[in-house]
Amino acid sequence: MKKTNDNEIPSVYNPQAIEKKWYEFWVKKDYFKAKLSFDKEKNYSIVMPPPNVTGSLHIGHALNNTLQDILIRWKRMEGYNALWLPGTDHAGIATQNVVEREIAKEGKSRYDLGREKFLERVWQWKEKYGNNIINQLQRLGFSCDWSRLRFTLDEGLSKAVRRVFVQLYREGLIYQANYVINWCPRCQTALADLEVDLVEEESNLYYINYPLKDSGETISIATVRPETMLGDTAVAVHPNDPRYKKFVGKIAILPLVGRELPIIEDDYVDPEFGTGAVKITPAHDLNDFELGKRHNLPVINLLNDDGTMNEQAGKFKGLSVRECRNQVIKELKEKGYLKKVEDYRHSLGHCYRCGTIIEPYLSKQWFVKMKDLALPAISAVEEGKIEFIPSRWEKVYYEWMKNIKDWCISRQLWWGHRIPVWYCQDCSALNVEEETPSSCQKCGGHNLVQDADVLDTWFSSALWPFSTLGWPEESDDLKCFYPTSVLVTGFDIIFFWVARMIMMGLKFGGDVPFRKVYINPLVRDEEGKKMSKSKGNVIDPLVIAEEYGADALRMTLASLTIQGNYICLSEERIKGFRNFTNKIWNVSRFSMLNLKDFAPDKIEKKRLKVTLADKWIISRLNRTIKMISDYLSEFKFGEAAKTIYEFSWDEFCDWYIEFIKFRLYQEEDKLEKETAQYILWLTLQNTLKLLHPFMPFITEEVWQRLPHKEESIMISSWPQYYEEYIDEGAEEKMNKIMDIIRTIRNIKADMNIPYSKKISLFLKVSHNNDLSKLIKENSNYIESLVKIERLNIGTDLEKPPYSVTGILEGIEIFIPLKDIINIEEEITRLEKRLQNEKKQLDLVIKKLNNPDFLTKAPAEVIEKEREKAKGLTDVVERLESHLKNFK
RNA sequence: GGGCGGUUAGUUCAGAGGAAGAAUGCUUGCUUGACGCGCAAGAGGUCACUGGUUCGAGUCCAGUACCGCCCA
Repeated sequence: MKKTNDNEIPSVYNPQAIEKKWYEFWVKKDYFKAKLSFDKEKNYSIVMPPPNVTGSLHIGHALNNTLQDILIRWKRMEGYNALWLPGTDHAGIATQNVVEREIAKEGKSRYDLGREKFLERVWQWKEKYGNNIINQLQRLGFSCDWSRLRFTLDEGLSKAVRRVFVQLYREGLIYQANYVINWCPRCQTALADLEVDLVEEESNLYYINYPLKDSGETISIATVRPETMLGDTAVAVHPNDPRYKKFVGKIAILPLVGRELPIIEDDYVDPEFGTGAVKITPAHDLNDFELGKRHNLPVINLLNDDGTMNEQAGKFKGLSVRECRNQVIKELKEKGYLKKVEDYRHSLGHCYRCGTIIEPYLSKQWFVKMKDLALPAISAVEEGKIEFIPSRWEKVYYEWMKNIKDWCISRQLWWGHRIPVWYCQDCSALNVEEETPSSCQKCGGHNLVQDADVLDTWFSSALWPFSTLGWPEESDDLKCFYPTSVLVTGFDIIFFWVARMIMMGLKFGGDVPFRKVYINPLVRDEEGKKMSKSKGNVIDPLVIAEEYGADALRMTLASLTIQGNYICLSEERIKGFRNFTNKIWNVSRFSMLNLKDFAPDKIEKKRLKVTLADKWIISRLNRTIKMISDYLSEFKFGEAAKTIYEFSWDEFCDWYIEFIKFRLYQEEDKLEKETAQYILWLTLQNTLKLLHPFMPFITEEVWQRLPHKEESIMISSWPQYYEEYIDEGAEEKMNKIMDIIRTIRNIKADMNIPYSKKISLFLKVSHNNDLSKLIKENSNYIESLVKIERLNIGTDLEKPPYSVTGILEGIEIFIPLKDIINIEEEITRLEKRLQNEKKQLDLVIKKLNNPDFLTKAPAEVIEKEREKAKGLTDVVERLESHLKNFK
């Protein structure tokens, strides 16, 4: 056993000096590395939600990973073989954007470089900057198994992607289709529905007259997108709309273009909207497209990939959509077709990566059929194979899963998993293969061209829990760690990621990907606003870690983690927890100074002189152990953090340390001192262990400076709860002593007596043997916490003249203050107290006089009320008698 | 339009049937043989509103108001 060896211990904790040192130590010792162990019951695994390679660590990552690290460190200390698998995501659009911006500075576009050269640049960029976020994670102390670091574009993971694609294709669950999808003209790619943010905007509703062929009549339509009229191929009305019965079957003439449009009827039309007649543009509206299919309407695509109008727009060719709209409106107005314009609010889709307005756009894309995949994923949650915490998120999950739509997975990007489909140029057959085919399966020709598109990044993310463990190989990691124990993530990606992992895990992993999903809150600023660079309210976790220490940041985040949707973070709050780390530092400093001559392995436990305060702190410690373990099992991080915070600060520092000082500072009774040292050491050591998952650095630093057995706190064992150490009697007795101390302090503060001013104290105890014995035996606690000149304890004490009185159940406290006491004020003080106690007593008596309460309430509740009444009556009577003596 | 949350101390939030809690801020006192990033004491509440269930309701139920989010 090592012995502490400290000379100069600074009184202010300096995290910068030690955090780096311990992280290197842990890594060097391979503590983070999970073993291969096939005893699955004792394995515990988490896969990290992979941050984007382009990303830099923000406060959301800090929170998400702090919570995972707390779980992992806790489970590891509990003796589990704990794996926390880290990794990064190639983030197709985001990363491609970053590198495109970089080459734009050189005046080039990706097309100038060509696909191959461009991808080389992205890989270079990834090699150079891709580890940034990993280093940043390390700065916060996260105990990931870095030997298993994965990247979504790794060889193995790419293999998994191809295997899944090919199998889904062969089962008919992946198909290619012409469909109206969400097109981002800036990113020049298709997006899934989820990747479009709808934003409500003030807009206009345009009413346009379409003249009927061979008739003086017109039919008015209403639209928010007048420019798309150039691609109209019909006008539709509701079949039951009497206003338009006479028009059905006739032909309308498209203004500005002259195209002949059939007037058709379809249930889809909402007679309440606009005029009840709508223009139909199959290429640029999903509903119009479906309607067009039902009526065999021609489809006219008006747009180029970059969002400009194409030759189908005639003279408007080359204009942007917005410019085209203005031109069309202008011309309609000039020619008298524009009937009216109304203000109108409607939702407009924006690209979730770049914010550009999304255009509905007809194109050929790849889709995943979701319904069949969703059904088992719904059942898995319904049957409890996966549990969401908090459970209300299950409703959100069901809601989406039960209305799921097919998923557009092809992206017109270069950075990502290339779609494993080859088109034969000779026979036009599709070859869908895991390995690049050398010849066409159908005609044997060698003229094969691979699909130019890549897959949605979320497609590979969906495989993350098993692809990272080695699937499709039957790897040992997969056998040991799949299904993973828990997924920790934010609610904003339940649909994007969680739901898809569940579907893919069940389909390909053979089981759910994780047993539990803990949804962590999202971090907001102190006013509850989203943090953003433009608002300037961003809290950078790395800056905070530098200034206050990673531990303070982690403890703050854990403490704020409640089961709500958001947590509000401010620097003030972090300072509060920085103070806490300093408190821990100082109680440790106190302990180091007082444990210099202490060797725990020389202690003979049987001989120790264990006191009431010792039993009390051990009992409290054991309750704390139980509570923290329970809270962590329930993912109640905030409660767990609060519990250890309160135990260590309030009970351990503020009371226990004060209780043992007089024993530590005396030399007459060696055994008494040794006992105090032993309980101090024991309590501190366990407190540090309980704190370790939250604050790994400071706990390691202190651990190493104190006598200790294991070579690191992070591989020491989690404190065990022993029910036999719960001592209700000791807690009750200690509470009594603490009540007396509080009452005396209270009086001194009320009377403006400085702390250091010594007082005489008279404790009159009622004729109760237990109580008077308790106080007599433990008077030194009172003496050491309040400065006392003379202490008198007795059952028949007279109240000294000019005394201030404090009343507790069974105890009267007198402090003679001849020069200070003001009789009037003393009477007021006691009367105020009396009123308070009486009010409470009245409530209790009222309850006890209620026959319904007595017959219907449980016996123990009634007993509690009776006890309460007894205590209050005692206090009230004493107060009354003292007040009488003044009059 | 459909769904899900929320409303408790100045502020941020716990508490989910048996005496209204914490942190922070505020006020007052204090160089206490670990800590002023500290110690001690104090002020601060119609638990949004209206009904209901119950011996007993921040806590359960119904409705109202306001705030937020998700989906269309």
